[in-house]
Amino acid sequence: MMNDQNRKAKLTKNQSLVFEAMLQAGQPMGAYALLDQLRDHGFKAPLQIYRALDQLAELGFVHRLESLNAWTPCCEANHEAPPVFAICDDCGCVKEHFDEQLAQRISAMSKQTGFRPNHSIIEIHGKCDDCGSV
Amino acid sequence: MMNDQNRKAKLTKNQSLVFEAMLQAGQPMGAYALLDQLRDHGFKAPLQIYRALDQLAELGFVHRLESLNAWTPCCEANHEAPPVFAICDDCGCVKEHFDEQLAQRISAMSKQTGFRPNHSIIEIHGKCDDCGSV
DNA sequence: ATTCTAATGTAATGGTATAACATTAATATC
DNA sequence: GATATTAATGTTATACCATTACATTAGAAT
Repeated sequence: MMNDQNRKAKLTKNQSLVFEAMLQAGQPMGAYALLDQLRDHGFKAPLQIYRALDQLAELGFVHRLESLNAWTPCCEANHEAPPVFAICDDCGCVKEHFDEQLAQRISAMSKQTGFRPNHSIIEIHGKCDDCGSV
Repeated sequence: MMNDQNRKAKLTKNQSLVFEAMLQAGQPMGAYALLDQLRDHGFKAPLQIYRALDQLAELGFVHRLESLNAWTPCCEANHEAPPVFAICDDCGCVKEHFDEQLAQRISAMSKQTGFRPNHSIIEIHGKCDDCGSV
């Protein structure tokens, strides 16, 4: 199994630029926000961002947050279980979790109904620990 | 507790029109598809649809499917547990499920991290029983 | 070197959602 | 019933998100 450094080294220029911009941001970013960040590096069109994002998602470096129309770096290089995102509607922070039992429940539900799951989207909105006490 | 008929009777004209169009469709619909369906009834602008949808969602008549940018009628009038949507990427059908254990897992994860959940989005993409055998 | 495939550049367009402001309908209170 | 208040609606314009289509360049394979 390749380690993270090697995996990162294999990224193309555009993919690297987009991924690094996302890491620096420290919070989910939309494609157009990324485009604005990267204009200095020669990016000019949304499609350049979207292509890099699609490839990064394919490689497991990033996830798309459907309920935010935004993207966030993956917390680890490789995982099988579907990620669970806790999204704070106050401060915008996002934490990625994994829960084996939860994954099992989805499998169980699917089996019961004959559904064959392929990709799971689990996004929990609420308030994070820092914002929740207000 | 008010029954479904009474709840429906309280809907405004626009809300009723949008909801009935959704029921008739039998599958998730986007706001602009609804607008096209309802032009004959005097609808002219997206905002008329979006307002009705927001109100219907607030009242629990419909759910938004974040990963489809679409909307679907709620399978029952009232429920507390977060809905789990099984979305067939082949035929487009959507089934709404409830799973108490799954809801509990989300609560448990949240407690561990101090997160206070407010609204859960769970959408499973794959193939339904009819399409899966291919 | 040549071929093939993946990645990139660029312009145009399509699809989704909301802001801002004016108006009308429904409800509550006196 | 007249008035005040709030909720719903109508309309225009605009913002935001994503993809199609086509041309070009870079990398990998043989």
